[in-house]
Amino acid sequence: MLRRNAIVAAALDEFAEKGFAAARMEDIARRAGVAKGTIYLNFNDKEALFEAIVNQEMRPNVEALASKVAAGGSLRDFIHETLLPLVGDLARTRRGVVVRLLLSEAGRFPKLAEVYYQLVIGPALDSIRTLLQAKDRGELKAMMLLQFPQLLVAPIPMAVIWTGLFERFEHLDVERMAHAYFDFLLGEKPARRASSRKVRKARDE
Amino acid sequence: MLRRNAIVAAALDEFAEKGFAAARMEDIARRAGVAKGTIYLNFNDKEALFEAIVNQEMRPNVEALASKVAAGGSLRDFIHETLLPLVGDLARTRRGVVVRLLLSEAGRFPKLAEVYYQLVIGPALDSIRTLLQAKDRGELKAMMLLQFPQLLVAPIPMAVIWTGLFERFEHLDVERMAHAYFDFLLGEKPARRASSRKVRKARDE
Amino acid sequence: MLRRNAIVAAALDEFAEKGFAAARMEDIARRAGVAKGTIYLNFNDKEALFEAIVNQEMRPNVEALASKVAAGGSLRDFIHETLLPLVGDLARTRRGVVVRLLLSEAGRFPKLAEVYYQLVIGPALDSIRTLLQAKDRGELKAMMLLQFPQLLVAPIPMAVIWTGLFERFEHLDVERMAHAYFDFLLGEKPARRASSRKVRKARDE
Amino acid sequence: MLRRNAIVAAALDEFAEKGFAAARMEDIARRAGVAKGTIYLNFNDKEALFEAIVNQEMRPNVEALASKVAAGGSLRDFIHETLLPLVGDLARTRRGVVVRLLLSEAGRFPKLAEVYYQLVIGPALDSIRTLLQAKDRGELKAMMLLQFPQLLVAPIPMAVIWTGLFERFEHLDVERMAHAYFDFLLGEKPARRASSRKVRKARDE
DNA sequence: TATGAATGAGGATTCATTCAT
DNA sequence: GATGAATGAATCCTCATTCAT
Repeated sequence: MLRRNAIVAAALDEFAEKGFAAARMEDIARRAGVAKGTIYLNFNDKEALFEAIVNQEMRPNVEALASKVAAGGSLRDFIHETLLPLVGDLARTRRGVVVRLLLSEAGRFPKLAEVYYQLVIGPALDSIRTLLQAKDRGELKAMMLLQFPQLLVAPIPMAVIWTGLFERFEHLDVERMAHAYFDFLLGEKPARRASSRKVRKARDE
Repeated sequence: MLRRNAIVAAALDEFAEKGFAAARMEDIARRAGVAKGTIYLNFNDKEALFEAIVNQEMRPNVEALASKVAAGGSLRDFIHETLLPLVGDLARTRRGVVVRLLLSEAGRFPKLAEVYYQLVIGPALDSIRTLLQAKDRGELKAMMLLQFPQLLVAPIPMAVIWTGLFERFEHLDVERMAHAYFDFLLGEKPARRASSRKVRKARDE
Repeated sequence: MLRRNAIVAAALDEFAEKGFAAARMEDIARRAGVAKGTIYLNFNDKEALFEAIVNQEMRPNVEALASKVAAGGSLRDFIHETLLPLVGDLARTRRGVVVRLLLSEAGRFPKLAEVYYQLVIGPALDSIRTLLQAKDRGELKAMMLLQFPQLLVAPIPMAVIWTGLFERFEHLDVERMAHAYFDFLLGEKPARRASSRKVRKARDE
Repeated sequence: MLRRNAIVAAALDEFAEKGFAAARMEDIARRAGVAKGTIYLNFNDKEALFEAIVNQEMRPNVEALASKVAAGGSLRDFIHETLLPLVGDLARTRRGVVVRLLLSEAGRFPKLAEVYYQLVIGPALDSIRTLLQAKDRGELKAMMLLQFPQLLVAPIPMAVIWTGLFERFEHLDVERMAHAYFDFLLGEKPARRASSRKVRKARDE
């Protein structure tokens, strides 16, 4: 169903630029190269379009995460092979936009927050817990992460938010930030690099 | 000026519940106990109302933060006296709602993101950098935080997002989470406590 | 395009009855037999509707006037074949309403006055001057009209205004008035007729 | 009642600039140097303000006209002493604005047209008829004016309209135009003068 | 009397959704 | 299936009018 995918992609772009309420179905249709009515052949309403975006863009990531955990590696491997790529992915692709979009609109669409929790957050945290219980009992960082596995992924919301809102005022290399964070978590010494701080134009305006 | 504050408070409540676009001026007015037209005696339009919220709710916090840094204590004191209370505050008061609201709508109102950066984020990061440069050169965590001071406050967006979106599905004690995080950053041993994980109703529905 | 014409016609009726500002888009739509939104498929806003009226109702008349002059007849023929019918037309059709409407609203819509001048008034006066310069140099009336060609059409605003505002108080046969005026201009003796003065109801109320 | 007069004057200015519907009571108040509420101490509503303008600005003129006629002079004297000055007056003072305003809004306020007819138009035409019946029976122009006394004042609406709408596109010396017209009516030879036609900027834009 | 803050009816405009073609 | 003209509910904002001070 190429037609359907084109509509979802167009909707994501429009929602990302304007937000859910301010995005116009007509603009989505034009961007997808179809007529307004065609959208309604595939989706009941605007909200259904939103849910389709979440499903289409997030499900693959979560499934990848779950299978990585099921494959059973070390925490270190999990971080390097899964979490770090995920941060880069969110920073560079439209998936990051989906996350921000969700933050924006979840309040208005409670079902959406629930879907996201059931589909993404809950399983992801379960994966993390499983991993930690298997490997790292007793250490300080493991204790912290067992109680609050959310902390393992704390750089993710920070990265998504910074990229979306503040990047144009001050650059932040979110992948290196995540790298530094995970190195610290694992007690490893990071490679020396130049500071990532570069103040941008808007700051001086 | 009481009237004006009542309107801003009502607007915050409505925006928090419905989002910026979906909030109706009439509902804001009713909640504030005034007539529709009265809002327009105080604010040019809906957007001006939004800016007033950001200014009114965020400025005091930032100034407090800056003065704490200016007063010049240790990183540990700063964390305990400023950051930890801030997390609790954001979790329990409407200020957390303001932050989420801002995440939601900043994309649509670029000026708002800029105001927020100039007023809140930029100064806060500067404060953190100042603190770190004065005190903690050379240590691993300091190196990380000097390059990425955002990591010092990484629990904040996580806390705000969790409280706003997922708390009803799974409880997270964000203050204790922050405590655990800061203990780990400072290399201190946390007090033992029961797990904070309590699955809530929505999970079983 | 029928739809569009129906809207313009309905708008003219409503504007004529209520004036520009007081006419409601909803009433125009109802009168045109369409929904409110349909108007906006054809016209950007209320003002565009107004401009469409002027163009649609006035352009044909002006073009007829110009072609009459280009055809090149005598002043007498021009008066009898063009101006006299014009007066009757303005008195009896909606074109008169357009003129009054324009008088009403031109102050508020400077572009409208300009359009009307460029499209109607300027060309009409040019036509009159051309006619006079070709035919009637040297005579008293021609001297007057060459300097002030507006005087040739002085009965027109009078006719339009009377018909629109005072006809219900006192009848005025504007066509015969124009006839008498033009006869006088041309130095011809008018046919005797009964007085056109008939006091109407409102006078006695 | 200086206060009252200031309000009427301010209202005239605002109505003249914006039209009746678009003029804001607040602007009228500000221009008059009073508070909004003060207007309502003197006038029941916006419409009453309009009527006050007509009465205040037009009544003196009409009474002057009537008394001139009662004094009983010749048609020539009437023209020179009353009509010509009236044209100049309407062209240069706010009284011309009142006339245009009336043309604009009379359709919406039928009572206003009636008041104007009863107060101004009817008496003026009666005066003209009285004058003509006493003096000039039998001549061609008199026959025309007896049947259509409106023609005696035909330059007036033309002058008012031109001044208000088209003057900025093409200059017209309305007083000289009236002079030429009345000379022609009276069969007198006008003094030679330069053409009054001067095309203005807007024409070339 | 005079004020101007407050009111709320009113209306232009937008846009999700429908449906005849 | 696909279209896009048509619909009309929804909502922001204005401003004439009121009234407590």
